[in-house]
Amino acid sequence: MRYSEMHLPTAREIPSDAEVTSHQLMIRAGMIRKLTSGIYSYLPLGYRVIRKVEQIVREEMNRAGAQEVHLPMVQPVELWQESGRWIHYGKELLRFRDRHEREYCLGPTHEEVITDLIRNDIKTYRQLPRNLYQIQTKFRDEVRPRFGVMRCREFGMKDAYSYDADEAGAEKSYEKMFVAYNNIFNRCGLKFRPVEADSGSIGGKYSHEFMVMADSGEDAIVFCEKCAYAANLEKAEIGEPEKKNIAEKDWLSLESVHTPDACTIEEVSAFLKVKPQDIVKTLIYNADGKSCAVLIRGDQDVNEIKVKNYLGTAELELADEGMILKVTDAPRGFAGAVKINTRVIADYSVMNMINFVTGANKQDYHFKNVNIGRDFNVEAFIDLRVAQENDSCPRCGGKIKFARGIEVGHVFKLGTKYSKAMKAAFLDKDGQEKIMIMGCYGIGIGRTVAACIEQNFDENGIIWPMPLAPYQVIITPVNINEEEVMKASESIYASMLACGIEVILDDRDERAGVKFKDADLIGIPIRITVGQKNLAQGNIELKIRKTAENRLYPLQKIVEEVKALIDQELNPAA
RNA sequence: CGGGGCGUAGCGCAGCUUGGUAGCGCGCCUGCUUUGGGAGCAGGAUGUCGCAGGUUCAAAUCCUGCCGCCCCGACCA
Repeated sequence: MRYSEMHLPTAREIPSDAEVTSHQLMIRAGMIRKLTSGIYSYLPLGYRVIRKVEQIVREEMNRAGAQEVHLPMVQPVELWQESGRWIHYGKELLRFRDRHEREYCLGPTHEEVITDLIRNDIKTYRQLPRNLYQIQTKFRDEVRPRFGVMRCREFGMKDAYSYDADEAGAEKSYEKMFVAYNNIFNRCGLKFRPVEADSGSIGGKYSHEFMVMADSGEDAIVFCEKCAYAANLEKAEIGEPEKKNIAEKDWLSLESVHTPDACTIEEVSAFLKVKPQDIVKTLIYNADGKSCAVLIRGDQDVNEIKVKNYLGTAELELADEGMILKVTDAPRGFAGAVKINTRVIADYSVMNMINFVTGANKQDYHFKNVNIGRDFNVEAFIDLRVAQENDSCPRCGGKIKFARGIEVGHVFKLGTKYSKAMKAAFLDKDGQEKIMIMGCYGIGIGRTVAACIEQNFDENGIIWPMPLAPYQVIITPVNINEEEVMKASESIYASMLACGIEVILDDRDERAGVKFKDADLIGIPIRITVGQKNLAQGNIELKIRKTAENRLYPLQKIVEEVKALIDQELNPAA
């Protein structure tokens, strides 16, 4: 394409409302424009990159045996009532009515629609397994859209759904997707890692998130220094510590102390001159309307997802003043497990503590020398805390480290959550009607593009890896008014087009500096510079965006050199 | 939803405290010169100052309400 004819509005200045690098660069490079909060238009350059990702996704999904479909974005209320999500999905689901006052929503995901499709057309085990996918626009009414296309409301997503006759089959389907996802993100040239994830309210046995490593990532992930264990922080397990023998003779006698206005761990620890590690924090939770006390060591934080999973509740939040008063007989800040009026669960961190401090369930009082077994009992010791750096690995005992990532893909083993609710059944070999077992698999297309930029940029702009580059080459005639220069440029351009290279000819009547800056900003991997001096020697200059490496080639050789370079970048293994 | 900030030319911003003919840089248009890392000179175009109401002789500026956008938090298949 000739630059002079391209719709490629680049900007020198950083837009004031863009915070993260990828967002700033996507706007400056003329890839996207914001229409309104969380809703973006893709311009030609941006859309080309989107299509590159989509193509890689398509090829790998097809290779894994999935088949592409295209499902409606507007979905009727009935399906969502059937699955139960009309109530449970919450405000992220954008709902509206048509002229007949019938209710609909914009699809944030497609389990309902696809399960409806499948249940109507699949009757026998002979038709299983199936894996159908689509690449489509989703809408989720995010509370707070941010970071450009990274967390927006309208976005492109590849979503796949597998249906199997039995557990073993479902397992296999999951494995296939896991492999396909690794292939996809490898081909995109991304540094990523799959991590274990919480399967959340969608249910299901287990799930993995594919995280692109980036300091700007929204997700905290943990990984083991020694083994392959990696998990989302909210999922990161903590192994059960060894139970120490606590000698009852070491128990000191329980003591009530006056601690006026000392509510927080910091205040209590400062007031009583004890370490936070010697205090047991007692948090009162409201779990679906019922109270529950969670005990944890003072220097640790509760991982509410773990509490939620243990209790098996739909909703979990810290109790309000009223519930705390009911449970502890005291205002907030003085809760303790001694004579508390609710069930009590404790994190492993509390298991081996002796003579610790807790609230006394009385305003302005705490207990010292509290001991489990004598002063109160707990229902269970379980893993309830947020993992910390240098914790020991739950698999091998090695050290846990932290990193940040951007979630670009997610694979879920769904089980029968939707197929059961929506009666997606089939007739098995034995003539019995059985429920299909599902998996679902998502990839954020736009987010993958943004994540790629987060990993590949410098002070001059984007640095596309070859597989995602909107164009592979940009030809820069230093001065279009010099006849020889233009003649050579045109001829290289024509040859490149002829052998299928994706190339821009920067035929604008701009000074060289302007063209170089734009080429760098939009991140084209290979720049061909045609200038009078080198041309006089019969030479053409090739510059690699990523390394800033400069090479000279004879005019006759340049196209084949470029072609070879591109092929090598696209198939690094070969 | 709680807290904070912002809204003035396409983009980035000043002006607002103390009301009095709307400015700067970049970009854009014309001409000349220049031509290997965002050129120089000269000339030029572009604004319902987010919207609505109020105070005032007079409002970008003061007051009230609304809308939008961004950040932090809460939330997040």
